[in-house]
Amino acid sequence: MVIPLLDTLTPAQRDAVTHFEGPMLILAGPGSGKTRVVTHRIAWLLDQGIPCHSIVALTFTNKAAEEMQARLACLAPGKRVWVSTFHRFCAKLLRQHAPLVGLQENFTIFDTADSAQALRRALEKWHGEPPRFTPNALRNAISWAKNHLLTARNYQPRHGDELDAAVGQVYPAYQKLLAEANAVDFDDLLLHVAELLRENPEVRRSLDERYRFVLVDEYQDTNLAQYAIVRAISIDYPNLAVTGDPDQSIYGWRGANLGNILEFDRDFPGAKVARLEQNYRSTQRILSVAAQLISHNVKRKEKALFTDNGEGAPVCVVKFPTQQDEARAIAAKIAGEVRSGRRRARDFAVFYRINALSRAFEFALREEGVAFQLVHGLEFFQRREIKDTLAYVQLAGNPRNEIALLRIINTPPRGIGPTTVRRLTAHASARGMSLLEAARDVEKIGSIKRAGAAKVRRFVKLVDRLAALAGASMEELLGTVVAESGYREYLGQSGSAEDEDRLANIEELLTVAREFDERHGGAGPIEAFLEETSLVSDTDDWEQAADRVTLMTLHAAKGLEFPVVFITAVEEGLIPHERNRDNPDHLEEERRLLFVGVTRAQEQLQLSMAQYRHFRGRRRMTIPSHFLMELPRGEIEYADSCAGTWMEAEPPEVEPVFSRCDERPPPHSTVPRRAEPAITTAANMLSGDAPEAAVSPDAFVQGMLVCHPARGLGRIVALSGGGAGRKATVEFLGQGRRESLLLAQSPLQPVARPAGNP
DNA sequence: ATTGAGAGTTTTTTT
DNA sequence: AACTCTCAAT
Repeated sequence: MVIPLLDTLTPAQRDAVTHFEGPMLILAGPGSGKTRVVTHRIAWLLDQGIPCHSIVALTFTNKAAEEMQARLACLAPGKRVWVSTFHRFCAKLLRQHAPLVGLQENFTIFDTADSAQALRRALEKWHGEPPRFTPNALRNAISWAKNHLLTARNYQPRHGDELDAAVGQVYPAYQKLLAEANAVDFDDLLLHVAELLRENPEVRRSLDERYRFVLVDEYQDTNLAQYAIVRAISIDYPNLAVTGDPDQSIYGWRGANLGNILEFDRDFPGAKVARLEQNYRSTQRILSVAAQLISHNVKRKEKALFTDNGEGAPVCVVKFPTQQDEARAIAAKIAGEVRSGRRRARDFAVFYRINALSRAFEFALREEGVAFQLVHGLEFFQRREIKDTLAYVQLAGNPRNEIALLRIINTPPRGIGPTTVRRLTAHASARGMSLLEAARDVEKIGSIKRAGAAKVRRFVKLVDRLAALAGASMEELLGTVVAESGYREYLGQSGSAEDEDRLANIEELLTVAREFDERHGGAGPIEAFLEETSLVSDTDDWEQAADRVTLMTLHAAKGLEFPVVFITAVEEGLIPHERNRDNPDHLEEERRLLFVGVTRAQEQLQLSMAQYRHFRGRRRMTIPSHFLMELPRGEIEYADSCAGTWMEAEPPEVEPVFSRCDERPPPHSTVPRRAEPAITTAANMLSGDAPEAAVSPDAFVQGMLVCHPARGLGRIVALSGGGAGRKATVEFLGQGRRESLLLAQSPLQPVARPAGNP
């Protein structure tokens, strides 16, 4: 079946798609069909007979990778090409070659919080005068170094720079701690791989050979480490195709090196350069606002953006008295459009510079009864109860992970306090053993008396029990963690709403584990599960299909598009952010950020600001962003709701938004949806009474009180498997005995949900 | 050892 | 404002 692969493409796109061998740079403006080109190119290469395993496509976010994968599934059904984020790609390579960089293959990936903890720990162990910088400053500096390919060994402090000098000391200590814990941080994933490729020519050669065709998305955001990696696997077979847009580079603060894209043709002589400048997304007015704005940047490559789309509605710039007014007006506008049937909730997006600004919009939309989805919030895997629970799994998978051990040795409280931990630490470092080994050795530590030693021993036994479950399903392992660590009782005892939420989150985690098990035919490796949970980002759970208003930061908005976009709080200090005002390069990045926001809009765009805003507890008068002055007046309609009297009782008849009529919708006609990142759902289903008749195996959850006609009351300790094969391990009360039951066939009945209401 | 109150700090953006 | 960390009281 020959899909007319190229028929739907413009000549410029086709040109890029059908470039065969040799390096290529695709300069793709916003809305120019970049993803289409990349996916079609892959499909085209497959058509040419290139085997799927010879192709790899690298992205920055899982979301982008998934989308590409999905589109590819349509273009080239049945072919699996590896589309992955840089970090996952590197994690996989590192697992295969761990010993070459001094790691064991079961190494742990530390997320930001873990690595902060690790750095603090390194400073605790510090001998001599501690550095006068905050752990955060040091960590950022180390991260910067890693992004620039500077290892602890070859880091050279600039002479006379105090921070550099401190980093010169702390960096090696931090790295040593990571090595001892058999762990890496996010930056290490890239740095280790870059090193691996540099120092092992045969590995490099085989990977170069294997990945004949390499594609990189968002190339403007690559840092030096990523550059080195991509470059290293494109030497013998320089079939590297990168796409990007220098005007959309917004990750300079994370080490992205704009030079990578600006100098691509110099790095890869003879590179083909393809330009995609026609925009298929936005109206002429929106595009012209974007073009005018970005033209104020000095460091850029001139680019002609154009579109065949219509002129469209004017872009609105609106000023509100306060942030509440801003939020209410936008929410009211959206609600009106949705209720009138003109638009659906999913057509709208609200962008802001910093997450802290989301509150007012959540509130206002909830009041209006408009469904929304908040990208980010408190990230699920960052929550305390989740990190605690996962730490047990981490430790079971990697006994040397002392950060995980320290996290849970007394969580929930089991009487092992700082003093005992200090003694364990001393013992461990005196004998060059890991903390867990020291804990095993607790009998030999004189300073820890009988009572303390017993508690430590019990903890070690717990860890051993968990480690013994390494081959079992993740759901069972996690379920056992929650049941046996005492965590469930720990959270259940207070019965507060907060604890209820935490329990619900843990149940959600068990669901994640179950899905993982299903994908891995019953049970997958612990590291794979932990990798999935640590390399997620907050934009990953954004659902394109959901009919809800999207709330997200400007950064998160990259790569997306919406019919109607609101960019909020366009004020000095926020856009541009105050920390970036003074440095010209940073200021240009802020402008690019706004450019990204503007170019997300397909049909309508409103930029807004509030005259007063409170932030960090202080109410302050604002100044309009000077970026607003850089927009073409002719394309814009201005409105100022601060002029004239404005009363609480009246709806903010700001002539807001798109100067259409603006009827106030009837109050509260729909029930507000919860905007929590879909985490509480699992628990909600359980609060109902248990059905009398046949119970679906899915109705059972970890920790649930159950009744067995013959054996009486019991509690579910762990669950595993799915569907008809779903099994529960039940501990029957008063018998101290456990039994594994096949749920579909057992007469087990739920009694009540865990803890909480009896 | 654990808990609670008070103090001090903040990432802006994220794999 | 909200979070974490420190220190004192229990």
